[in-house]
Amino acid sequence: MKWDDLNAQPCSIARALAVIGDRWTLMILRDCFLGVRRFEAFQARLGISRTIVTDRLRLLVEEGVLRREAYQANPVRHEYRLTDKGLELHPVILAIARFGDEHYADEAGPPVLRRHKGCGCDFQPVQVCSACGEPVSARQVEARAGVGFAGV
Amino acid sequence: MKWDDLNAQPCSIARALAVIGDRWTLMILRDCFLGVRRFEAFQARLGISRTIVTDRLRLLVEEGVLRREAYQANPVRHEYRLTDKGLELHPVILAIARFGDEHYADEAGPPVLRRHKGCGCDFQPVQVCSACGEPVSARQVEARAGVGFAGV
DNA sequence: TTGACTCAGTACAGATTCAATACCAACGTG
DNA sequence: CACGTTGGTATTGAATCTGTACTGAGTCAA
Repeated sequence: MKWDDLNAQPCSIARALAVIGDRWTLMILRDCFLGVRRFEAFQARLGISRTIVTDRLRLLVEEGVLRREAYQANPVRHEYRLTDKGLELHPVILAIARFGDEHYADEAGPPVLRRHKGCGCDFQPVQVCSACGEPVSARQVEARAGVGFAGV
Repeated sequence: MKWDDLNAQPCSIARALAVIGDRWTLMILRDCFLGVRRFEAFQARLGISRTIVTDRLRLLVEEGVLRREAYQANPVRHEYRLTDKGLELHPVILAIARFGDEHYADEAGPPVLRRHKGCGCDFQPVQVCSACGEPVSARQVEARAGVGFAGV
């Protein structure tokens, strides 16, 4: 399979990864959630070539994850902001951050803390079942073909 | 920045992505959570070159996400199974699947359903705050430097 | 005991993608 | 009018990915 065929797979994970599964795309999204919006900022923070930044931002805009908006005229300059669709990627970023915190943090503790404004506490995300509200672990989940299934 | 420098970043997301951020690694992990264990099965399901399968499986074993175990002798054959560390990636896969379900599912519905054995219902994952138990949305989260912070 | 088959890889060459560097363009400032 | 800022393109050598073929150890069937 080529990378470009992923989005044709009858698998939500494959289709999502066709958009965000790229090496640098998730790093760019991480920065988006930290408030970074400008081309130069992405490029400087990640230290990657401008070509890649251009390309990934364009892809994310095409996919509706980011939107490109002018923030000044003369000369016209654009910034990249998360759309509502983009905001829905927050759980993905948070889940990755948690895994990283637990397995790759320095002894001193994780480098970034996240505070829940609702309760004012630093927190880690917990995944619960949408039906019963109980935390879900891998072994308690049984995957099976759904209506949209067509192979794989 | 080169890809190999990611794990030196003071960012849990960067470090986690150094392991799982690869194009195919997350697809392999998806299959692991669906019960796939053998080299040939990964290769056939993904349709990618054997070189890549070999390489990614080796990396995941090195990182302690999978373990390579003999399941028969004469000839000795190995299978790849998720370790406890690997199981902790389940929230990541689930979060990606949810995003895919919401934005890229066919009209008929998502291709894969997941049932929570605890309550017997098909579910979607919901992320809640570990402190207060309320659902967390992107806008309610404030990130700031923690103890392990050192730049970026 | 020969030949076909399975599983788990390696080897290698060609295609693709990435990265670094330089450059372009529009405008404001001094 | 030179220079700085922002947001890109163009180009080219390096790294990575892909497809194909091959190895090797063992089983099975005739």
